[in-house]
Amino acid sequence: MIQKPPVLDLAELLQQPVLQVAEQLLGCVITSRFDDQTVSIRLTEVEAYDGDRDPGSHAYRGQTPRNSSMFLSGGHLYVYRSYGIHWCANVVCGPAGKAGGLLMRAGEVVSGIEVARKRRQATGVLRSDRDLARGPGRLGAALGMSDAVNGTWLLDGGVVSLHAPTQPVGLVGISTRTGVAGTGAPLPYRYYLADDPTVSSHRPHADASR
DNA sequence: GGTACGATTGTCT
DNA sequence: GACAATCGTACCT
Repeated sequence: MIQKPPVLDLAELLQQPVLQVAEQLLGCVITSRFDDQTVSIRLTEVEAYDGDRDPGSHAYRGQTPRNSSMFLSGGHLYVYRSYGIHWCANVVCGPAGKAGGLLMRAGEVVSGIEVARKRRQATGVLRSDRDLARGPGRLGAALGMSDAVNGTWLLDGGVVSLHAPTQPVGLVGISTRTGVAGTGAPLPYRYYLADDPTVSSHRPHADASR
């Protein structure tokens, strides 16, 4: 018998707070199309940044030119440059005016693998296909991300687009971050597909306890 | 105008 | 497992 994934209305889902969206973003496919070059990546690891309540978030101290697209409504793309070299991308969540985003930390390239290889080799070291999008900077490179697509709307099949899962996702792992001063208990910020080899093992945030 | 620092990656031990 | 590279952004004087 065939198990079908739940039908997801992304437009509606992405208006919810990040922590309610995070788990459901796993298995979603993000696609970029530049000059007829298409790359699709199935997300296997995401991390939540909860705007003004997360000290680790770029938006913790309010809106700046750099993080302004984080304040757009859910379903937009927030791209930023990390360490001067890497492009990392977030799926913005929540209503307009409230900053929230899910950092796409890792994924599996499901189409356009040749293009992805070329881009990764041009910007860094590629040891194996497993590493094509294992890590936020690498994922951004494979997709060809840059500030040119910062603020893009993801739900109308444009240059960068997001799609609901095409197959059921596996076991979902959740980890908390230490040092995040919430209202009390530590919050689950990082979500990943437990059985997937493309999940980044590097830099466990606080995790390791499972 | 100057400085400190990072939502990372790659290399070395 | 530990550390350096690298440069745009934010914040201070």
